[in-house]
Formats: sequence, structure tokens, C-alpha cells
Amino acid sequence: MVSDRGVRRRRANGEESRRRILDAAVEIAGERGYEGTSIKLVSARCGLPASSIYWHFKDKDELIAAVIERSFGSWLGAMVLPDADDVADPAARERQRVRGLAAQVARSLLESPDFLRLGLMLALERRPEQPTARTVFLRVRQEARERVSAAITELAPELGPEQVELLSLYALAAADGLFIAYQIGGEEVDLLGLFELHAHALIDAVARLRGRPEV
Amino acid sequence: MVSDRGVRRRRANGEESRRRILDAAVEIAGERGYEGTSIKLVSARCGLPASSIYWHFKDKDELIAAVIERSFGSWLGAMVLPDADDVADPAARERQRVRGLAAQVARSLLESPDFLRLGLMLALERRPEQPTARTVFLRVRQEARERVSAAITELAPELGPEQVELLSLYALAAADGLFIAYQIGGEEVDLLGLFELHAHALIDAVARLRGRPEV
Amino acid sequence: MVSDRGVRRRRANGEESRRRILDAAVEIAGERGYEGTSIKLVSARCGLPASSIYWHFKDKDELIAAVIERSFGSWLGAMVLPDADDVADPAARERQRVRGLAAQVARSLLESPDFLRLGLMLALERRPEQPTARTVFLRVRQEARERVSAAITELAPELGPEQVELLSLYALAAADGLFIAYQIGGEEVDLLGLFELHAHALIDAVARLRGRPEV
Amino acid sequence: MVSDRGVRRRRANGEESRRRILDAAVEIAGERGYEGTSIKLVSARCGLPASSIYWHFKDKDELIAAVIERSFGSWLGAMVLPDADDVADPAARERQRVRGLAAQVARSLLESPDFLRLGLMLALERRPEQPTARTVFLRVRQEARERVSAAITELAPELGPEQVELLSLYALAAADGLFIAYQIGGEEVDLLGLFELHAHALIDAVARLRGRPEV
DNA sequence: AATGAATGAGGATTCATTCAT
DNA sequence: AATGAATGAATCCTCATTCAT
Repeated sequence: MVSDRGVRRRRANGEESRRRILDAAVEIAGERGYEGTSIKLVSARCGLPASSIYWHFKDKDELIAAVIERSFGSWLGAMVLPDADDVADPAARERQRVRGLAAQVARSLLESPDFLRLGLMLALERRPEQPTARTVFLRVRQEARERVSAAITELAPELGPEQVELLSLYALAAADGLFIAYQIGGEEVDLLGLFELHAHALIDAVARLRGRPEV
Repeated sequence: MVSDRGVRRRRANGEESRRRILDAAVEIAGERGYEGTSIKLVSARCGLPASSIYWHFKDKDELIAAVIERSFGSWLGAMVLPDADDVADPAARERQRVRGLAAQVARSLLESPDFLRLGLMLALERRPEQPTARTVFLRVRQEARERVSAAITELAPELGPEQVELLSLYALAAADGLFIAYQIGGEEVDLLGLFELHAHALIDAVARLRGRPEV
Repeated sequence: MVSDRGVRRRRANGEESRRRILDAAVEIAGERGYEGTSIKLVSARCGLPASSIYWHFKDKDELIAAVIERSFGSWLGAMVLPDADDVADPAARERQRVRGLAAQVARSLLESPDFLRLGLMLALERRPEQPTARTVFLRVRQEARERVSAAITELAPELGPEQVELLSLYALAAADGLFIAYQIGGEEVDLLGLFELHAHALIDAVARLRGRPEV
Repeated sequence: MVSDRGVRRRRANGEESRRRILDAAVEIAGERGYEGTSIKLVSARCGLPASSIYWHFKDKDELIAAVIERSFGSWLGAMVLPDADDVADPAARERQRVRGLAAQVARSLLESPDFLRLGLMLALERRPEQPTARTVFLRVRQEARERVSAAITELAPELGPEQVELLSLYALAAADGLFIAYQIGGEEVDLLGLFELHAHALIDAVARLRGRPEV
């Protein structure tokens, strides 16, 4: 006999099943949000019966939270402020690094946009009982923001902490908006161009704030 | 006549009932998105039985579309590029007008954020059969963008159409992101400050693009 | 056309549907207790779809509570301490009346045992979250006990209140036990004989307590 | 060797695991009845995985039956008609012995009421396929009744067998009822007082039946 | 202009049980 | 002697919608 796959009872392998469930869930939740993600749909997409999903995750809430945890975490790990050693002028070099990061973010969002779409949908909801996934998203997002703040401080050490906070919030928030614009407009939207514009905007903003003492 | 005694006369008033339903629906849909908005919930919030909602609206799809239509339409009507006649220097005047508009938008979003939250949730979803409300939102949004394009052209007539398109998209998209940041962070987020920053970013971007021929 | 019954959409009649649901539920719950009463089973027995049951009752808890309320209430209404005017000797007359009531209770339990079986099952359960039906049962039962206390006071006014309470509790509690014995043993159990014995036991107990002052 | 460090050595000890399962099951089943006792709940309470329960017991039915067998059996073994040799008058001595037994039963029920609560719940249910546990309960109960019959015959040898049967049934059945009253009323119910009353009632009943030939 | 009642489909979740290891 | 993983059937309940009045 060749194999079992696809038809008969496959041998129990918790680790792999969990991964398959998460793979299915991230797609569906990224497309339809929290409510739109039915366990049956996930079950159909991953090939395991609905009741098996409950072996791996306590309930839907925990499943979606795990989706966010895994995908946002791994995404964040991939983002790094790049170097630009080949550029002589320091100001130009920093500009180059910021534009590099912006391009990096833009490209990663073009590749795997599911988790951010899900995260933003969760962030927008205002139910009486917020899903755990929302909290998880906000937490991981906060990490991202701290990284951006650190990068800004590195680039412009003379800025006050409140200015840095405002700038990092603006950087992330506007990026979310650009992403949404791309979600809406599809291929017609020049996401790389928008992020390029945004990188310039940030650099100009840093320069402008540098010139005046914090309020 | 026997009837009506003791009870507040419930005049069969279609117009008012329709309004009550929409009022309830905009709240709930703004909190929970399309899927999260159940007819039963709307019925409970507006006090009319579920079947009455179906007298006024063909189905849920049409109801949510009407919500978007009404609320986004009326919001858009309120947004106008303000004048700043008291400022002498033309460049400074334009800067003043842009900042005025940004403040206007920020304030309006602080007041009634439900419709935009709903709109963005709809925009982010990717289901096989998109709700009509999504289409309606995208249409009204497109109107908004055309207005912004017109304003940019007014401010900087020498820009090429592609540059104007990119700028107007950036203006709107980033504004969405700032709104979301406020949704996430609540009172702690200085929405007016963010929009102020955004206004400057736009003006700087216009200035920068003015300097070079369109790509 | 003759009629609709049995097949097609019957005309909406809330009152009657509610009654049919309760009729089905009292049978099933009397047989299988709270957990054993599935909505699907009730639906099958009463002919209405499960979702229609939820039009009439908020949830299963409320349904079972309504079952207790209706059936125990109507049962209690039927129980009355009978007269025995034709007996000359006062002591013998009271004895006659007590035996008459015991026989009445025994006969009613032979006829419609469902509600008491359900009530006792509910009373025996000890879950963290007790069903409302249990509370309802205990309440109606308390009413029954107050009636018994009143009857005892009428028969033996010189008894102290604590003695009356003990006797009424004993009267009801032992009667429950006799009922259960009949449930277990079926036709072989002489329920009327047991209640006869119980009536004598109560009368003897009253006589015994009369003789001594309350502790 | 690497294994076992840090964890309490979990010796594979069938006997102890079986006991832990039964301990958990008697509690839960005593609280929630047959249907209310889920394998998962038992598993959670005893700390063993659900599949391990199936290693020790064929199915849920057998588990609950074993619960009844163990707990009711051991309870019954502890009940004995006590002696009262220090009392001179034979009639008074018998009375003393009966009251002693009643007190013994009452006290044992105050200590460990779970098994009787479960047994009575099982006895009350009327499902198409009765659980084995019910049969087991009825069997052990029948043993108890035979003991009571024997004791009555010892006390009053002149009673006919049908009278003895009626009396033993009344003795047990009413005792069940008193137990339930205690379950309902909790600490406020004077279970010992009720059993005292019941002992007197039985003695009086024996005396009364002694006086007349069997019907 | 409205509404009480009904309804099939689908929601999340738990059930008792089995099987491979 | 035990257990992690899996599974189909059943659980309670909500869904959007319709229909007769």
C-alpha cells in the first residue's frame, strides 16, 4: 500500500494538525473577520473535523488569538531597519535607510496581507466583550511601535519623547491606512509609491520637529 | 372608541420608523461590522419587531447599504475646504486652509465615528459575495477622493494628474489610519495632533512634488 | 379544501402552540429530567421546529421552569382537605378527613405522575448553576407545605409552631418517598395502601405530640 | 536517566487510578445525575485523561454502575440493627433499637449523601433504555429492604408476610423522602428529628397492625 | 404600515467513544 | 497501564427570512 493521505484516518500528529488549522484559519479570518470565520469553514479548509479543532483550541476565541499571535509575531520578526553603508552623506544615509524599511514593509504586505487585514478588522470592532485576539493584536502592535520609536530616536536623538511617540504613532497609523487603500483599490494602487511618499513625509516631519523645542 | 387607551399612541409613521431602524443599525454595525449586526439586535435596539424591519428594507444587505448611504453622505456634505482670507501670504494662506480642513475632519470623526468604522470594516473584508454596503462605501469614498483631488489641483495647479491622484490617495488613506489609531488608543491618542502632522506632511509633499516633473 | 392540519403551514396560533410545547415538554422532562430533555426531542413530540420553541421560550431553562409552573400549579389547585360531616365523633371525623386527603393525593399521583417526578429530579440535583425550574419547584412546594401546616393547625390547634412545621415536613417528605417507591415498583406497589398507612402515622404522630409540651 | 525528573513519579497503578476515577464519578454523578455526568468532567476532576477512563471501564454506563455498586454496597454494610441490652422492658428495648437504627441511617446520610442522591435520580428516570446503574441500584436497594423485613419479623413475629412487606416498603420509602427533604432544605432541616419521628411512626404502625388480622 | 408566529439552515460547542502508539 | 489525537452525532441556540393577518 502506498499511503493513507487524503482518505483514511491519518496518523495522529498534533503539531502538524495544529499548524494546518492555523493555516486555514489565518486565510479565512483574514478574508472575513472574526464573525465571518466559522469553525465549519476552517474545518472544511484544513480537512479536520470541527470537533478536532476543539482538541487543539479551547474555543473560537482562542483559535483566532493564536492566529494573530503566530502570524503577526513572525511578521514582526522579519522587519529590520536596513543598513546603507555605501552612502557617504549621513543625512542621505538615514533617508536611504528609512526608504528601505518602508519598501520592506510595503513588500511584505503585498505578499501576506491576511494577518494585518484581520488585525485591523479586530481593532475596529467595538463589542461589549472584545475577543482575545484583539488584545493580542494590540499587544504585538505595541511592540512594533516601540521598535519604530527606537529607530526614530536612533535617527534623531535630540527629539523629546513625546515627539517621538507622536511620530511613531503617525508612522504606523498612516501605514495602516496605506495598506487599506491597497486592499480597496487592488493592483491599481501603487503601494510602493505610497510608502515611498510616506517615508519622505516622515523624514520631513522629523526634520521639522528637530527645528523646534518640544511643546 | 376603545383602542389606544393607556398606551402612547403609536402612529403608523413610516418615515419615523425607518429613521429609528437606521439609527439603531448604524450604531450596531459601527460596533460589530456586517456579520456582527443581526436583525434581532437591531430590532431590540430600535424597539420594532424584526418583521417590521423587513417592511422597510428588503433584506439585511439593503439595510446596511442604507446605513452607509445615509451616514456617509451626510458626513461628506459637512466637509468643506475652509477659507482663510485674513492671511496675506498666499502660501501661508493655503497652509492655513489645509490645516483647517484637517482639523475639521478630525473633529467630525471624534464626534461620530460609527460610520467610518463600519465603512473601513466593510472595505477590509474579502468575501466571495461582497455586501452592497461595501460598494456603496467605496462609491461615496471615491466622491470624497475626487473632492480632495480638486482641492489639491486648486492649491497646486501645476501638478500632473497622476501626482494629484497619488497625493489625494495618500491624504485619505493616511487619514483612515489616523482614525484607526484613535479607535485603538482612545482618549490617549491626540487625534487633532495627528491630523495637524498629516496636514503638514501633505503640504510638504505637494511642495516636494512641485519641484520635479511628473514621472 | 378540507384543512391544513398535519402537513402544511398551520395558521399561526401562539396560545395553542405554547400549550403544545408545554404538553410535550412535561412528558419528556417527567421521563428524563432536565438534562435528558433535549429541545429536539420536544420539537419532535410537539410537531413544531426547534426554532419555534425559542419564539415561545427564551431558552431551555425557561421552558422547563414553565413546565413546573403550569403543572404543579394546577395540581396544587386540585388538592383540598375534604369534609366528613356524616361522621359523628369529632376525632373519628378528623381521622376520616386526613385519610380522605391522603387518598386524594395518592390517586392524583397515580393519574399524572410526570410533574412530581420532574420536580423531585430537579430537587435532587446539585449543580453549580441550578436551573430556574428547581427554584420554581421549591417555591410551589413551599406553598403546598404551608397548606399542610394550616390543615394541621386546624386539626390540632394546641400544637406549637415548631411541632406543626416538623409534622408538615414529615407529611410531605414521606409522601415523596412513597411516590418514588411507586415509581420504582410500578403496579406491584400498593400506593393507596402506603398512603393509608401514612395517614395513620400522621394522626398518631399528632396525637403523640399533643400529649407533651413543645421542647 | 533523563525521565521522571521534577515530576512526581506517576507509577502506573491500575488499582489507584480506578479508585480515583470512581471517587470523581461518585461526586459528579451525585450532583448532576446520569446525563449530567460527562466523561470530560470526570476526567477533569480525577486528573486522568478521558481515554484512560475507558481503559478501566467499558463505557459510561458501566462506570456509573460501578459507582453505585461500590458506594451503595459499602454503605449498606455499615448499617446494623443495634442492641439495647441495658433496657429491661422488652417493648421499650425494641423501641430503643429501632430509634438507634434510625439515628444511624440519618447520620450516615448526613455524612455521605452522594450515592443516595444519585440512586434516587436514577430511580426516578424513565427512559427507553435504562442505565445499568439503575438496575444495580434497585438490586442493592432490594437487599436493604429484605434486611428491614427481617428486622421487622424479628420484632413482631406474628405479622403476616404482606404486612411485613408493606411496613418495610413504608420504612424505606419514607426515609427516602426525609432524605430528599434534607437535600432541599439543607441545614435548616432537622434530619435527625425527622428520622426520630419516623421511627416512632414505624413502631406505632407495627403495634397497630399487630392488633388486627391481615386483610 | 405593521407584526406575531413560524421556519430551515447554520452557528459554536460538547458528547461518548475509538484508535494508534 | 495509559494517553494524545481524532471523530461523527448530538447539544443548545441564533440566523435571516417569510407569511398570514
